[in-house]
Amino acid sequence: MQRQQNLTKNQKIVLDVIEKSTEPLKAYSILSNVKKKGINAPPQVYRALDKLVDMGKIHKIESKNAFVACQNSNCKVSKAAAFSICESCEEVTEIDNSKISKYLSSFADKIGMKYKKYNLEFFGLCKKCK
Amino acid sequence: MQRQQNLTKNQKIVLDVIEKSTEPLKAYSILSNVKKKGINAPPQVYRALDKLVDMGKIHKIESKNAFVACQNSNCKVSKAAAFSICESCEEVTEIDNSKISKYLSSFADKIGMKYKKYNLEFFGLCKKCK
DNA sequence: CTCAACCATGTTATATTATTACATAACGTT
DNA sequence: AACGTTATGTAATAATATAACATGGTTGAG
Ligand SMILES: [Zn+2]
Ligand SMILES: [Zn+2]
Ligand SMILES: [Zn+2]
Ligand SMILES: [Zn+2]
Repeated sequence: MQRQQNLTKNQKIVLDVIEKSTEPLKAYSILSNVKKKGINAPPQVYRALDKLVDMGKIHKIESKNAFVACQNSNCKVSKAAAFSICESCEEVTEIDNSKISKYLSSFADKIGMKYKKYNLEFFGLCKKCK
Repeated sequence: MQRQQNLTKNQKIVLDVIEKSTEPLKAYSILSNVKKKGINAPPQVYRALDKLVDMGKIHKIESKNAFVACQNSNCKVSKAAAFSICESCEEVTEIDNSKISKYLSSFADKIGMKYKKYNLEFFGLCKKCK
């Protein structure tokens, strides 16, 4: 079990909240959102988040300590993700990473690293805000 | 003042500790390192860190909440940085980013973003560990 | 079946990271 | 000197994350 689907109860609850959100959610915000569903304490949330990240269902935006649902399907394989983050409206968008991923993995080869995954965060202004 | 060089006293102290370290330093570890120099409380450290990051003298490794001195000079201009992080020995190396930087900024253009900076973290095994 | 191993869950407490808020001092300009 | 601005000092607290331990369910070997 737990290799692909078959989420546990708490994982389902947490994933559901994240998927329904239009913005990255922080752990304690998730917690307060799921208190009514019987999740009472931080470890329950963090455990679910860890597993969901492992599975590639969600990503952590490191610069914000926040989590978003995966917006494409590549990540389930590559565990690598790229985001654009608008510094004005705070919008976070996952970049379809097939091209960038190829480039970056060849780059990793070049510098002699045995590459497993990467995290890329772009900051600037989105189409609307620029 | 404070546009390029001319660091303040606390900024100098903090930068010095970071430059002398062989590994990324966390804020509270910096704090305990500089207590003897008269820096007593978190805000003093965090304020210095913020400014040093702004100036491009140091970078924050977001996935570790830790700080390293800039290892190349491009960053003072571009405010963008890329790192390889070994998951075995924890070594963090700044990647000379001129090539990668060109590629990524053209990519940002393509997706319609007015790009200011980026943060890229590679995870895997370094030359020694692979 | 039964018990042992494993995994998910629940709960309390605590550790770690970061900021708010306010007070004081130093500095440059007029 | 009087003022605005920036740097500093300090105490308190907020926000993020983990440790440690207890309980409960499922499964599969014997
Ligand atoms: Zn994804
Ligand atoms: Zn925007
Ligand atoms: Zn740099
Ligand atoms: Zn290594």
